[in-house]
Amino acid sequence: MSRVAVVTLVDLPLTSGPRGAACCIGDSCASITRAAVTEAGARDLAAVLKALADPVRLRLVSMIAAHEGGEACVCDLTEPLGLSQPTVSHHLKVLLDAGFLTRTRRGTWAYYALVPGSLDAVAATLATV
Amino acid sequence: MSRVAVVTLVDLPLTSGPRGAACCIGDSCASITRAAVTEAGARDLAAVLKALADPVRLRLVSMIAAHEGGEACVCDLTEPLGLSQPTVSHHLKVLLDAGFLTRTRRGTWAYYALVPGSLDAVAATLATV
DNA sequence: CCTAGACATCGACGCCTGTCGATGTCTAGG
DNA sequence: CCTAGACATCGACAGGCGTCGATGTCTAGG
Repeated sequence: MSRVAVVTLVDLPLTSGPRGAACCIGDSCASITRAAVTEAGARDLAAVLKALADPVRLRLVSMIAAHEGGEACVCDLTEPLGLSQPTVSHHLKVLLDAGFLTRTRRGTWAYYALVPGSLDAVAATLATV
Repeated sequence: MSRVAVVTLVDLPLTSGPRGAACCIGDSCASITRAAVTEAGARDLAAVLKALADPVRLRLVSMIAAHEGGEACVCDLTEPLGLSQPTVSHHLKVLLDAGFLTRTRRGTWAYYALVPGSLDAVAATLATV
């Protein structure tokens, strides 16, 4: 864990690893078209998508981006979601580790902000298969 | 269940429902920027993303799209993935119900093909928050 | 130093999900 | 009709995940 997906998120649209190494072991695939995604690439993209595949976390990203100044503290997010403070902190940590949010402590409060272009990077990667 | 997400998938990028109805119940939100995503919209998008947030299913989509003719049967996909036939059929059903694949029976075999533009629709919706 | 408040972490509970073997269903071919 | 094969479905199991209350940690202010 511990926020290793941030690098992965940046590397994803750049198509780092070699592709098409695990498909068509038999002789049925003529490989006329393009190659398939790598097993490791699929695992990394799935990990990033899994962080977003939750209604609460999608609303969190949206609410933070729509909030004043593009940032919000936990106390601003607990009441609209109708969830407890530990639950909101848990979801924020998942988004933080996935590289979608940043955390800034100012005084007693912790302000979360959306990483610019992180959603677009995932969307671009998703469109390439 | 039973493939209701197909309509949702098409409706998602069209921004059908009303937005910004559930955010900022208190008085802390000045609503200077745009409104947040709806609770129902987040639930639908999360359901579609959850179907993609799996390494095996991402590889399935990629392998089917890269296969000859843009379609593949179950027997072509079992061996490269190293999974049992029921498991592969299970993942294909998840992608089918989410609206990413179509199934066509020809003789004994069932051919799965990628729905054109389905991935791009999700990517476009994801980029809009 | 002590209190109050915001947030993170922990432990526990119930639910969902990925996986498999076993079995059912359907088609092609004798 | 009967067999063989491809695929779907079922039941069961282990592991992961979302949620909460309780507790720990840190900062601001007396």
